[in-house]
Amino acid sequence: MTHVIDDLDARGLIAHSTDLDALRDEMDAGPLTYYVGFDPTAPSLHVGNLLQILTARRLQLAGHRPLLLVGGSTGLIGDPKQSGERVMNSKETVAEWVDRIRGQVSRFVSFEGDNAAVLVNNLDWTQSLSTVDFLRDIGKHFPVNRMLARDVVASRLESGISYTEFSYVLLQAMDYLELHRRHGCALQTGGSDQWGNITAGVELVRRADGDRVHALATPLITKADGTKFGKTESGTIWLDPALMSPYAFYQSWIQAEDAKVGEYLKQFTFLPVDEVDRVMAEHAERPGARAAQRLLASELTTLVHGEDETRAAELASQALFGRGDLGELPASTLEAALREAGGVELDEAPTVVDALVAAGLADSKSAARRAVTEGGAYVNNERVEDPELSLAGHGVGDSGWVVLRKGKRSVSGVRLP
RNA sequence: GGCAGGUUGCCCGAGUGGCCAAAGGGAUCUGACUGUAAAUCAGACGGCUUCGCCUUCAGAGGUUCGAAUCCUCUACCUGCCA
Repeated sequence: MTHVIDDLDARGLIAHSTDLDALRDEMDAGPLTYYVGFDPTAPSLHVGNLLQILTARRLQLAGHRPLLLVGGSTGLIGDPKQSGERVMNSKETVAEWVDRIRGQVSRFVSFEGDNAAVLVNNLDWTQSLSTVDFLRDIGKHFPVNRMLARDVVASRLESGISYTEFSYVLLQAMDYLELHRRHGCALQTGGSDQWGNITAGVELVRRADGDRVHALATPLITKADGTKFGKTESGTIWLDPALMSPYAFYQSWIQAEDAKVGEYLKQFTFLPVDEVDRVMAEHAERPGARAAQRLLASELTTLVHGEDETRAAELASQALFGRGDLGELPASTLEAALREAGGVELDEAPTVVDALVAAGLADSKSAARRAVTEGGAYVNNERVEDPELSLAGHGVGDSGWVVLRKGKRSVSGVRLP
């Protein structure tokens, strides 16, 4: 049986760590309580957060006990980021997001057994905390000169940083101390962008209670060109189906780059590392088959949206990207596929340009017209030349649905009256 | 408080009265090649009732036949001096 630390390492999930041998010894001595936190900065978690949840799940599967923290108070303050001061959200909004995120996070860990997960909210120990106590008990352990030296803070000194954001690290460090005292928490995990906050917590626990606790950080997930994965121009890859359909979610994985698909399989799925290696060996033989991408998309969509949604997304993808004749698809399959892909019903037969806009494939009529002019617009897989062509009578079979495609991989549709 | 400079399209950044919807780069999109991959090459890249028209160069007002470019005020930012 592979040690969970070796497994994490083999998957490329350890970017930074405190003393790994000491951590290993503690893990071997018995179940370890650890925590990972999520700040409610949006109504849903995204793939970056997913990596953290999955890492937490791996540790739980190895017998350790997860504390999942939702930042009801830290979400009100805002972690300082390079680009500048965050917009502060209202307390009502943050409270609503806390609820939604709590629900999302809960689906990935087990609440059964000896090492059942526990949900915690840092609002519980901050809302009644007095300012004076906070400054005496927590603030005293934070030398400002060292806080100023932190990378994010240093980079913000020119552009400006509010006292609110400057103080963020104290709250997160205090979370670790509280969880250490309340639950015996001895490990915090998170993304590498959180490393500074995490180690601040480790240090606070040492200073305040004299205990040595641990930290692990996962690397930033990137695309082949080095930019951040999951935040494309077209938007963030969300976990909430209301923000990103399961079909779109599936598609964003199936488009993974060859150079990265192996890493993603190791980092985002529970497939054993040697099985991933085997799949990648096959993929190297026949990359055109895209077997690795299909596996990745299928595994992830199942994890996040379940088997039924995965099946629907797969069928839709096969129907819309298959080589076959659209007319040979059962009408129900075509309809389901186009609805999955974001197709819309219209009151009257539109022109190609209007249909592209209505189906969400173009931002404006100019953009739609441009797509046609550039030879990038297709109706039922046939390239169209005339932007003003009416789609009346172009429905596939008797379905009334017209398949629209822009470029290579953006497919949608409209249903004629 | 005084002096000087700055604010340009998604981002960076040219442009000091007409040739400016505005150079160049990045991002993005499309085509060719392919495999819903990458790289490469080419094109596009404010909007619309698209061979023309409309709205943009921090905001408001003004000069002029004509302004992103000149003047006035306002807001914000940056240096230098107090």
